[in-house]
Amino acid sequence: LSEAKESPCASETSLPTARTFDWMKVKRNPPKTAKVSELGLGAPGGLRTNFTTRQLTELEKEFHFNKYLSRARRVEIAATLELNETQVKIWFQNRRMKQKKREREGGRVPAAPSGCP
Amino acid sequence: VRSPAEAVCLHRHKRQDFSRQATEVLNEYFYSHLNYPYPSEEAKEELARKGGITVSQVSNSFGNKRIRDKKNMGKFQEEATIYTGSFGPFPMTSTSDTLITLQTLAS
DNA sequence: CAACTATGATTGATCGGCTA
DNA sequence: TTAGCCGATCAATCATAGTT
Repeated sequence: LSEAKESPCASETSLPTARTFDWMKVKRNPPKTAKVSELGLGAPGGLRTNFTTRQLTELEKEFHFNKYLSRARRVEIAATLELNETQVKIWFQNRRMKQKKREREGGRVPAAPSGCP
Repeated sequence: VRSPAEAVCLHRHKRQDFSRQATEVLNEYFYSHLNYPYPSEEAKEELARKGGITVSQVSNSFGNKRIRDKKNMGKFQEEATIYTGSFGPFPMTSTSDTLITLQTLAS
């Protein structure tokens, strides 16, 4: 679905200097954040959305209530926070991964989560 | 959003450079697998142990390095082949751990 | 001391594989 | 066949430590 087709050499050129491997050619498709009919408006396709503090706070709150969202709940939250259902879905997806990661190797003694005045 | 006091609240992290040994281990693996710098989970765990860092840090390091190296399209990066100790084209079968015994060369 | 650079971490979003 | 999830990764950015 992407990948700059095999142009010249497959993996390595040959010289030990300035070789180009396949992993260096990897290119990601730009984010299609623009939902249906963003007809010339705010939603500039190809940009990493910056969530507001309000949105993050609400999403976080919901996450502590439910790790997984039902279709209905997702629609509800997306509407409330003015986000696509996909963005909400992906946020939860990433949030669950983040949680898992912390549970796994987060058992360290980071520091005293001192309050922030 | 440049406010150290407040920023620490949201994006807290007192970035600390890795130990010389951690950097040594990470660079050695990266440059000796330049043709495919994607360590397996097991390899990451070993790198983490040898470097005295977490697996996540190993992942972050490789992720950042791959992207940043790509950006500089092997400017002088590959020149760091000095970490591999070997030269010329190498196979590097990711399976056979070529993890050298970290020699703390206290220069 | 300011300006610039190197680097660790964070995160919205993508890719490919798997499963209900 | 398809949508959601997982796991890994990308890519852009933040904030800081180290240089110049």
